[in-house]
Amino acid sequence: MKKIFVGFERPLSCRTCRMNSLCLPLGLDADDLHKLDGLIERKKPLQPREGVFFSGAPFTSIYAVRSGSIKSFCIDADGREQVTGFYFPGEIFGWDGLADEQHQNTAIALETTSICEIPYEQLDNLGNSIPSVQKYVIKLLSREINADQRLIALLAGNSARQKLASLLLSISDRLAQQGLSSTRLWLPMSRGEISNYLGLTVETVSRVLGHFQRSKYLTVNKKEIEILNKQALRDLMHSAEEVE
Amino acid sequence: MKKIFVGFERPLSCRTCRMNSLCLPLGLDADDLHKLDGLIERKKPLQPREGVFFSGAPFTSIYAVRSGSIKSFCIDADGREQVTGFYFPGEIFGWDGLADEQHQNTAIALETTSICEIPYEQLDNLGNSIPSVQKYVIKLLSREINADQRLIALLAGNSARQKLASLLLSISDRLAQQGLSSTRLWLPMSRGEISNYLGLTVETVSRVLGHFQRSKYLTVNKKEIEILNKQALRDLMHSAEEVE
DNA sequence: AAATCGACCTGATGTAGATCAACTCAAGGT
DNA sequence: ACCTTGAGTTGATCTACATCAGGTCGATTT
Repeated sequence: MKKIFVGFERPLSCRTCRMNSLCLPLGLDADDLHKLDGLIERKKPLQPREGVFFSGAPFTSIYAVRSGSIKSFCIDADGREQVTGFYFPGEIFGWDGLADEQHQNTAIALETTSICEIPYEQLDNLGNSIPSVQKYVIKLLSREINADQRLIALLAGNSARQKLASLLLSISDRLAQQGLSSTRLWLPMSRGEISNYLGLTVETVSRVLGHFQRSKYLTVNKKEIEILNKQALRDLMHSAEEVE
Repeated sequence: MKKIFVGFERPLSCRTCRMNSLCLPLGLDADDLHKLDGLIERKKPLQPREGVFFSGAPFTSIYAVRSGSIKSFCIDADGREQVTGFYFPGEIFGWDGLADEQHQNTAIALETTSICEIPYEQLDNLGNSIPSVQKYVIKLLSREINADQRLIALLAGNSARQKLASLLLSISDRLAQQGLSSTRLWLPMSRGEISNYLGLTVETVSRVLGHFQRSKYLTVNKKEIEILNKQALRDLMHSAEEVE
């Protein structure tokens, strides 16, 4: 069981990180950027299923995905797991602990994943002297709100096909933002995790993927998806009726 | 069509506002509080269905409900309305415009409603000199995220009965925080707005309310609800099975 | 290579909630 | 007083998705 990430390129600073324009583009000058660098911990890669933080744990940091992927979930009153989000490279997670100073969700790696840890107290201190830091924190939070509200709209008013189409398009877009292929994608999460996230069952996810494949919208090979007809998936979102 | 709010008690400052402990409890000293007072506009009451802001409009302010209630909603790709939130006295809304500097949602009054408008640019300026202001903004945003994620969990994994029980309990709790009755409540929104919010139909909402009434959990009289057995509603959330 | 296991798929059947349709009731308008 | 309108309720029927029950396949263990 040897490490496979021997040749892994570890950015030494936010300045040279290839996702610096997405992660914390704070408009900082060289000096301030240096300070930011100083507080970010680049952790060693997480193993698949390894946890980042756990529900109930005190909130200390937020995290940026450098490579790999993360799922966050909570356990609701009746003990069932509810997936609340998937996070891909360039995305920031962990805000759920901020309001009450303890995490509501648990976050785990879906695959071998490397993340940057940003201790919140220090970020906050930095924000006291550099208002643009706090402004950017506020912007990130408001983006999370918009994303959550989009998900609420998706869950409340859409069919299984629309939900799945929407998720695939979302993942495609987010990978494209990282300069990765938007048509060939590898789903790091299981069918069970997808179905839970979308409020469906595994069987339904499986059948809908089968249907999409038969309709030539995409091809499915285990966790590999190739999108053949992105427009068809988009059209699915805009009209209740589908052309068979 | 004369004004019915002649005797309406209008707080002259945040200091004397009866919900100051909920609205913006920033831990400000008298001097700072005075500055905050200076930027808050106490608008004249909104008529029922009157809009506060509209989807696509530039983001300028956030708003606090002083009395009455607000619903916010967006129009998704296929033109359907999707309710994203209800807001009661002491609650703050309008964050949805912050990320992209324009509102995603439209917000309208559900009844005669008075609100405070807080121009965001000025709040932001205040935040530059008083870090605790920005910190409180951040706290409010993270609460909104937690609330949204709770709704996501509700929509993804629960039955019609659980959804409705959860909404009623939530409204009850929020009114109780304002010192109002937590058992006798008046729903300012229509059945259609409830059903849309919960991802159900009007008929289902009607039937579930009927069921709750027959089970002696509550009594329904149009928009008036009296909760008779709050524990039964809570139990509904924690177990899939229900005792008939 | 046989057995075990877990993720995924597929078919048959069941059901919660949607849809369709008819009705009641209260509020305005003329 | 009568008509209209819209919100709400209630019943009959339909259907998308859940549930249940076998399956396949590939990875891991023995």
